[in-house]
Parts: sequence; C-alpha cells; structure tokens
Amino acid sequence: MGLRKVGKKLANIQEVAKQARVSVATVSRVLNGQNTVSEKTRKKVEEAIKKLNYEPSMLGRNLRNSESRLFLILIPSISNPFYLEIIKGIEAVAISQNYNILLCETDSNPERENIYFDLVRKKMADGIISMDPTVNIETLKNLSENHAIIQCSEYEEGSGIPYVTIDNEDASYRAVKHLIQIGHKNIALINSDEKYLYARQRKMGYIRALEEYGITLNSQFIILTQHLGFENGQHAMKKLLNLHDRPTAVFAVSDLLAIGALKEIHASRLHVPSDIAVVGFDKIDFSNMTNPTLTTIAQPMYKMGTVAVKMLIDKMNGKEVESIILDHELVVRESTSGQFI
Amino acid sequence: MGLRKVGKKLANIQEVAKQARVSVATVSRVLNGQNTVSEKTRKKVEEAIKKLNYEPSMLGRNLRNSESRLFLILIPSISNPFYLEIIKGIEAVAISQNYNILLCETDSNPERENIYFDLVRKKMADGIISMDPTVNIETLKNLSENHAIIQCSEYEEGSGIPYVTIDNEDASYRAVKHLIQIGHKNIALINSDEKYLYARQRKMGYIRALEEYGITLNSQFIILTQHLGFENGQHAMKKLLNLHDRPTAVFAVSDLLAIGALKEIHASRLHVPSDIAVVGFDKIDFSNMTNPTLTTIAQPMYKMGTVAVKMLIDKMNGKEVESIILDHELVVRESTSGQFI
DNA sequence: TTTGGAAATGTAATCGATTTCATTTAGGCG
DNA sequence: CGCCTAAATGAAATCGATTACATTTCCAAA
Repeated sequence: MGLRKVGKKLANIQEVAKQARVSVATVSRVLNGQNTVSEKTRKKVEEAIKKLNYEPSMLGRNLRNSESRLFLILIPSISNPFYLEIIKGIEAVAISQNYNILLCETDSNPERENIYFDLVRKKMADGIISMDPTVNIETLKNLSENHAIIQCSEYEEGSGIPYVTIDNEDASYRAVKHLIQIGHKNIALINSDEKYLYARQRKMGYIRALEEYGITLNSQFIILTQHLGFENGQHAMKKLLNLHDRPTAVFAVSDLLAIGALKEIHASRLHVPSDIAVVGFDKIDFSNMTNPTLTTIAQPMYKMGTVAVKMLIDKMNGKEVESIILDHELVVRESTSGQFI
Repeated sequence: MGLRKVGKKLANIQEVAKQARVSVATVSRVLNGQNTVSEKTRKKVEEAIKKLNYEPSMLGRNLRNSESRLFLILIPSISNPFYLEIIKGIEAVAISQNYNILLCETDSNPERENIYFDLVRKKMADGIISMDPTVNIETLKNLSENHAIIQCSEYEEGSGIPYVTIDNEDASYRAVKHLIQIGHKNIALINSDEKYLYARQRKMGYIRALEEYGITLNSQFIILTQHLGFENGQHAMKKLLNLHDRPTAVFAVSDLLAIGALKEIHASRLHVPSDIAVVGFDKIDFSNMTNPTLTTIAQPMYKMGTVAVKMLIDKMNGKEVESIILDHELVVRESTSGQFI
C-alpha cells in the first residue's frame, strides 16, 4: 500500500536503551519490574521512557512470549441479551488478569465460525469460551487438542471439553412445579429445537414435574421453535391459542420467547396471569420491563462468566479443569402471581 | 510459569521450508499468494504445509507488518441495545476486510477507558471507533495525533476527529412535530444530561417544534436523567405524573427511557396513547415488543456501523476522511397512533 | 553455442520485545 | 590490598513471519 500511515514513528526499546545509555535487556527488566536493577539505572531508564514517550509494543512482546493475551467468546448472536451479562462477568475477570476478549458472533454460520477458529489456529487468540449451541462440536473437539477451550452454558456431553452451566432439568422442573402449585394443570411448553441438549433437558424437567403431580402429558402443549427470538414466541403462542383446549399456563425456555408469548396473549385480549400465566427463563433485563413483569428462572450469568474465564486461564496454564454446575433460582413476578382459581 | 502449556509444538515456517526443500521466502510467497512462484514449487510447499498441519502465526506476521488487524469499539455499556445493531454493521465490514474487533465496555469509567486506550498505544489495536459520549475527549484528541480514530453516533464538535452520526436536532424536531400534529400541546421531554451534545441538540429540536406551532415552553416538562436506562425513564415519568398539569405526550430521547415511562404510566392505571402518548428514540428491537409498541426515531444503525469502519480503514491508510450525517426516520406505531382528541 | 533478460529462488535483515548466559561491577571480609 | 561472592549489566539468540536485494535458473533470440 503506497499510502502514508497515520502517526509519526514511535520509539522502540532500542532507542530507550540508547537514550538511557544501558542495554535493551536492562530496559526490558525495568519494564517488567524485575528487582535486579539498581535504583540509579532504573531512574535513568524511566526518565528515558518518559522523554521519548515510549510505549512497549505488544506485538514484539506477544511474539516473543508466544501468546496474544486475547481469547474468543463464541456466541450465536449479540442480540440475545442472555449472553450480555455473562460477557460482563467474563470481561471483569479477563481485564483483571490482563487479558482482552474478542467477541465473536457466529450467526450460527459455519463460515463465520471458521473465521474465528482460524484466529485461534493462527495464534491470534489463546483460548475459546464457547457459548454457541450451534457450534460444530467436531471442530471444537479437534481444536481442543491443541488449544484451551471452555464451554459456557451450552455444552456437549462427553466432548471432553470442560463446561460451566446450570442444572437445566431441575430448573425447568421447578418452573413447572411452580405453575402447578398455583393451580395450573394445562401447562404448555415453548421449547427450542431438541437437537440442543438444554432443550432436551428442560423438556425432561417439564415432564418430571407433570408426572410427579399425576398430570398427563398433552403433546399438543409442546411447541418447538427454530430460534429463541421474540417472533418465535409469538408464533408459538398463536398456535397454543388456536388449540381447542388452550393451556392456562405457559413455560417458555427463554425470556424472549416468553415476552413474545405475552405480546400474543395481549393481542388476543386475554389477560396475564388471570387467563394465562407465563414463565420465562434467563432473567434478562427486559423481563422486568414488560407488563406484567415476567416470572423467570434466574441463571447466575455474571458468575458463570467469571467462572468460565477462571477455568480457561487454568486450562491455558495446563492445569486440570473440572466442569462446574452453578445454582439457579426461580424469580416469581407478576406474570404468575395473580390469584388464579 | 512452570506449568505445561496446552498443546504440542506447532510447525513454523522454517520447518515447512525444510520439509519442502525451499527457502522460507518461497514459503512466505506461497502463503501470500504471490505469483512469482512456479507451479511445481507451489505444489511442493502446499504439500509440506498440509503434511505438517502448518498454520502461519499471526504474531510473527503482525510484528513484521507493524499491525494487529484489530480495532477497538468503545461503548459505555454493552447492555444498551442501541449499540448492538451498530456493532453488527461494524463486524460485517471488519470481517470482510480481514479485521477483527475488540468490544470495549468502559462503564463510563476512566480507568477502564485507559486500559483500552493503552491497547492502542501499545499497538495491540490499529484504530478506534468511539461511541462513548462519556469518553475523555482530551485523551482522544491526543491519541488521534498518532492513531486512527472515528467517532460514531456520539461526537465532539471541533475535535478534529471525523464522525458519522445523524441530525439529532432535526430528528427530535420531527418527533415533537408528530406529537403536535396528532393534537398534543402539553408535551414533555425526557432528556439526558445536557453535557452531552446530542442531548443539547435534541432539546433544540424540541424547542424549535414547539416554537413553530406557537406552544410556550413549560420548563417543568423537561426532565433530565443521569443515565439512559429503564429505571431512569420510570423515575422521570413519575415526576411528570406528579405535576399538577401533567403532559399528554412524552418524548424520550431513548427507547429504554420511553419503555420505562410506559411502565410507569401503566402503573398509574393510565392508558397509552389515549391518556398519554409516548415517543422514543433509536428503534431498538424491544421497541416493537412492548405493549403498546413504541413510536420512535429509527437511526440507520447498521449503516452507521459499516460507514464508521470504512472511514476508519481509510483513515488508517492515511486518506483524508470527511464526517458524514446519515438519514433518520420517524416510525409511527401504537404508542402514538390512538385517536387522541 | 552464446547471451541477455525475465522468472524463480535464496540469503539475510528486519519488526520489537524477552531471556539465557557471560561478563563486569560492587562490596564485604580477612 | 587482594579475594570472593553476589548483584548488576550487557551481548546475542530467539520468537515467526515478510521482504529488499542477491543470486541462480530458464528460455528465446542471435
């Protein structure tokens, strides 16, 4: 490129060494706070650094140390607020450990995914935290032989890749149990595609709760959606409302789905929770802004993020890493706290 | 660190050269698709690459090229959905140009901000797209002398740093004019702190619309909030509802504020839009999920993102870059489409 | 066959740091 | 004052690529 780049030439460690009349080794030692430098030379070097406005280049350092101090966060879509709180947790720990993150939105697109995997292959990233359920697990397994990888929230059983998650089956069980305990018997499930492990697990929790209370499963009450978006919730709810015997309660496996359901219920001039109670999942920020506010399962997202990074850093340092299951919590709000029956 | 790192040793360009019985220069030429390599040697090299499972290290390449092919996106908070669509636009162009982005959440915290600026100073990032209105503009100006920087959406007048944004004054004017045209005279403004340029601009648009229709300004109708969150909208609306003569319409400078206002209005058993009409700003995804759906000003966020990256890349290549104002649009939805009066 | 010039390839410097190992300096002690 | 050890410093290799410049190879024309 024949184009002039922005900026003047910046000083490098050589020039600092010359300015301070010491060797580059000594400058490097001052930079890295090693204690084998005499007070006098340290002063000299620091003055030279200040005078030349020197900033050590991470490019040189990274090459020498064979690390980028970057890692990837794989998510299917940045629009899904569920991930945001996790990311905050990740960021906090990452920064404190002098790492930075590359937020990678795959759009569930294998090509896109591959671009990001390449970043790891080419040493531009030191590790991966995958939260993408649509990730190509074979590729991930292959990569995990040479690179540090942690699965967060979503995981593949028996992949050998450590994960941090919650007990989805139990969370789902509790959500449904709550609906049963406030008097519901006709409880629908808006689930996502059962190719995802969490979807299968949450369905099992749903079934277990029904069975425990002797409620027979109505297969018409289970709606599967392709994605976890608002519109998917609307469509699913529309189907449920068109049933001859429509449910009196709905458990959706994501808040966005639940909010879509809410909207559709309102559109049919029905009332939540007196006509239909709704429970979501995730406790995203918006679940508290709807009208009525949404009962939901709170995942410890921030914690999940922090734990994931710690596991990743351990893994990068060659330590043995165990998978972790975190606690969840049922948050009862207006969408189920009416006086049903 | 005495700990074993993950993974076996990976091949480097030297070993590929040896395996293919050529020089590293030739391997590099094959890698970079230069045409001065004969078909025969190219084959040899490609076979060696495959055999050794070689992946070129970006660390080496980046050092040699003095670039990281990374740039920073500065945002105050990832929780604000307004930024997400912009980021998608940024990502799309970045990827197509072989760049990756570091999403940097400052939390409006100068320390945090400085960590990210350091990344640029230390050459870990090639440029910055700042969307943070709380950014320290002096530091930004200083940095812009040596580094490529673009301001996106938020900007500082006369900073000399190119920006891409919309005409905030006009957008605000149109929103208020819309409220006037459907019959409102008592129109409140929920604005953010006027230390931000966009807040001052939007206030001016509000005033201009009122003046144009001969409506006298009621200073009690202007509420300033510290942040742009849901709760801030609730609080602001509470103040407005407590006024002796409460407004019949509210224009909030962000959808989140407007959604908070909606919630508060409902809590007071009032109806939108028949009792109070509401207009937001940004057209975030959720503005279409509320009940009623929200009238709002649509910013071309995706476009803004793509434009910002193009400007940044031009800037990095030393081209002269002009600031750009993009178009906006009023989107009328349920929160103002009732038959008021 | 010779030769000129283009095409192909190789050598070695370079990017900017860290680190090993060698060497110098300082200081305490007899 | 000389000696020994520990502390301080420096020289040079190294990380893994790119590339300017030098050299070799190839082929067509004379």
